[in-house]
Amino acid sequence: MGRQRLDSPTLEEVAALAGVGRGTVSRVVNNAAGVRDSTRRAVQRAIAELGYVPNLAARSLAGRRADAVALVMTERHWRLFGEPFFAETVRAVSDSLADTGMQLLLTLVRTDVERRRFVEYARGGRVDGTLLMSLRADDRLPDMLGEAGLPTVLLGRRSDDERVTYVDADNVGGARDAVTHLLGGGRTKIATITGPLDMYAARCRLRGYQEALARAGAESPPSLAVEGDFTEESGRRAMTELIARHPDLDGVFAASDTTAAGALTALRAAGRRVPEDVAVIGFDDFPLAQHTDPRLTTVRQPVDDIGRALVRLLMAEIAEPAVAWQHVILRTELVLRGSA
Amino acid sequence: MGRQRLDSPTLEEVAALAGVGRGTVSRVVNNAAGVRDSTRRAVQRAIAELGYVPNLAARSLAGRRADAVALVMTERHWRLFGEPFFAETVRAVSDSLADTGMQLLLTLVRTDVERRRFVEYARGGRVDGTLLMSLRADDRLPDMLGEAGLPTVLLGRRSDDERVTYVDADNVGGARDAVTHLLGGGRTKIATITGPLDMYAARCRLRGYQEALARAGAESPPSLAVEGDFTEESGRRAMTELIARHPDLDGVFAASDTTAAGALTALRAAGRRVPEDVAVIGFDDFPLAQHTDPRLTTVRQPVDDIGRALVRLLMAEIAEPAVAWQHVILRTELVLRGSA
DNA sequence: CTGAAAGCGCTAACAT
DNA sequence: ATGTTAGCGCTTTCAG
Repeated sequence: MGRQRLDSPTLEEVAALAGVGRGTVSRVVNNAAGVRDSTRRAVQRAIAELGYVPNLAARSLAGRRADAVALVMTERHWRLFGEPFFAETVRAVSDSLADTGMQLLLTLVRTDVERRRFVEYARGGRVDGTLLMSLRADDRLPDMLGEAGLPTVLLGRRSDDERVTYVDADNVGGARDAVTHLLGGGRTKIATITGPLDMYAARCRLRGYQEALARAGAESPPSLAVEGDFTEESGRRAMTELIARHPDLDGVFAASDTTAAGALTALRAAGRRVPEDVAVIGFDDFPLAQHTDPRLTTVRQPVDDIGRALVRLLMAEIAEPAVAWQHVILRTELVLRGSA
Repeated sequence: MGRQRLDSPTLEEVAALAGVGRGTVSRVVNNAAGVRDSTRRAVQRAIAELGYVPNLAARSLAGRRADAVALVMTERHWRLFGEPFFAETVRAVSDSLADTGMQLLLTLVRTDVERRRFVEYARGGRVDGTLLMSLRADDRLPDMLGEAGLPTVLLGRRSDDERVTYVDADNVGGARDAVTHLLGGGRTKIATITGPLDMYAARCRLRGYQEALARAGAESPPSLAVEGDFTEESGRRAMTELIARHPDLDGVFAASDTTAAGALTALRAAGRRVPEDVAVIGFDDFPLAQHTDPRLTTVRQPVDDIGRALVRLLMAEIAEPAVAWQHVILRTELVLRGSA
């Protein structure tokens, strides 16, 4: 059977070799205070000599914690694996978590079987808490975990009325700022390429777009909006469609920067059938090569802050029973780069 | 404290409610044979009533196994996160593993601290085995794990002489086939865009390219090869460079399909400064939108087979001490699609 | 077929 | 400051 080397030394053997009691070794291993320096050194020497490594299962069993948290990716997200936002978020969480000494476990949950299996894994005490990314509105995973009394924090709420602790970017505000900026630049015919509208974040960005236009007294006819799915290809396709419908448009707000990159490609391909200076604004800001296009401005989400907030909230829930839920909404920032 | 709900029912409580002994409940939970049907049903009823979920730490401690395996991504790979090959491989492994009832844990290992921490995690018995993806030649992780007696399987060897069990695609052969195909089509001036040459797979593909040319008695001057890094952007850049150097080239072998897609973009941008029908062949085959270009042919790696082989070998090593190491090389397939 | 009992290796509370 | 002890919840003999 796999697992700890069968002849792996135990705490007891270390204690024997160092000539101390088990408790003392435990204290040294856990960096607890109250051990004379000379004793500590003797124990450390014994640990090194034996190549001792604590058995985590025993530690969990006795200490009632796993020292690990899971970051769950659902099927939906899996398709977006390549999105810079996704990769960056994982990195940010990983960085924040590094300080806490907890292991980060990425977990795929694509089917209902896997969903159930994960809940058993979590309820079984293998993780102290769970981070869930961009769930679909109808995903019950947070509730299953919540009922089991497991600390859970969402990245991105599922709906307006989310009754679980979450961290989210100000999607409505960010989109509004972007479109308001375009309007301020004198543009009048502004289209949008949305994300998949069964995702709350995508709907928020669409709402922000509509609000900005409404505030300016402008119209937002349905023909100016095309649904995409955050991918580059959908951006290309949607842009082509938009150009056909409205050759005179002079601004585009895309729900992601990947989509925006696709839109720019289509725009370039269209050549002079469209105005030279169509401005494009995309959500998220990462070093995509395509960003070199001077027409692209982006709405930056503070990924590091998001990662920090997620970890902070999760640790708080792990530390205390959590009688209430908390929400953290992070401000976005418009990164002007081009002529937009 | 996070972890199992404090009032979580135990095996003992289930036994009490069902009016049986602990052992019997354990047998039922683990689907072991030798329990009368009526007894089994009674236990199951008690389990349902109490909402019992086994404590995994206790199970690990007593049963000496974790029922989980880790798939480790290193920093290098992390940068390639968006690569379809990567995502597809994870999916394939996840699928194969589903049958075994083991949990798949993706783990990030970017720094040496994380490297050491992971080894402690693994040695601590939290996973039964480890799968490592596309390591750099100088990564010691497999050796650290090996010394600890932990079952380890690599996806992609680090060098010609890999002394750890691994699964790999026939990179040399695949590249050779691709280039031979181009030569067979009458092309004579064939360039290559390589992957990062500190990765063994990238070097193999370059070697295959060179071998094919050599066998045909053709030259492969250094100016026909440009180093890329598997990304689309590098493909674009490299292709631009190649066009400048050799406006008359009529074929390109790219080390990844993402790179190939970038090359095609550059080719399109170059317009008629290059021959109309430059053929491009990329490694890997996934439904990238860019593949619609008729000039692109690809070398397909059998991702599902790779996933299956990885899981099979790992399970074998977990089951037995493993006195030897095994290598599995999977054949690639040329997927003709265009004019190549 | 089933119950009882002996640990798995560690933490934490309690002595000393 | 350090040794001792009592479990944590489960699997796995070993009896019966």
